[in-house]
Amino acid sequence: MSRKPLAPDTLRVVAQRFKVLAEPARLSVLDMLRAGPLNVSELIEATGLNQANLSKHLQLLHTSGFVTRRRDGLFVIYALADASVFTLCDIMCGQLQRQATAQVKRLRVAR
Amino acid sequence: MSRKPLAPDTLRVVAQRFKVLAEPARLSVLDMLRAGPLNVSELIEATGLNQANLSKHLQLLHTSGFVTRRRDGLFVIYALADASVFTLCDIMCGQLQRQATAQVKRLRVAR
DNA sequence: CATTAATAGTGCTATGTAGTTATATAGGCA
DNA sequence: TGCCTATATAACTACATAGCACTATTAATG
Repeated sequence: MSRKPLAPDTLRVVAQRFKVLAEPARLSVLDMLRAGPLNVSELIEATGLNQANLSKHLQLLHTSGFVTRRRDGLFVIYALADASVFTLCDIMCGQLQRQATAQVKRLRVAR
Repeated sequence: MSRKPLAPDTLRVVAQRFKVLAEPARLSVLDMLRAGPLNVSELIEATGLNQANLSKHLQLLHTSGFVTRRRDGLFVIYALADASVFTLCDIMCGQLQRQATAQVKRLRVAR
């Protein structure tokens, strides 16, 4: 064991990917796509974001490889490229839960 | 299946946690702590960050629950609170790898 | 208590980016 | 062709925060 430190470049790339997910609006888009592919108009309605703003988030999600894009006539249909995003969220939520229960324990001990 | 959309509050909390990890400097700190607990002076040397800057990152990592802190005489010793951080990074790297190989395939098909 | 060392906090500047409005592009149809 | 709808892009404002220099705090030691 005792692996080498990660290279600065690696840190930057990984951090960049975390940053893409570090935005409620983008998480919301991914969450909506969980049920299946949607076009932009449907995503506007589902997320409540306005068109231009949503479009920018979609560009970023697409160039980062989190979603795929397919044109169908007038519409552009987006879909999840990688379901492992939700594994990430689940781990985050798991951490939160562990921290919460730990805090409850501490409070109990305190009195 | 077909779960309900995540609540806006949940999205915000999860996004906030991703944001903490969306910084090469903080990932570097966590990476260094992987081998074991370190005090601040050791972390300065290990990461190359200056003292004030590192201190701010440590505060954030601590209040977010990613690291624990313990005073030992003159020194303050930080340690990983939750090794699952690295599961997150591994998944991210896995995604990157899948995307890279997919791209290679596409290039092969193209010619 | 004074001094020194380790760490934390404060105030600042610079940079990045989310959201908005306005405009441009692209596909379908008369 | 010209018009309509869906989506993308550009230009802008507002805000968050990384990094830096400086000061403040806390703890050991003489």
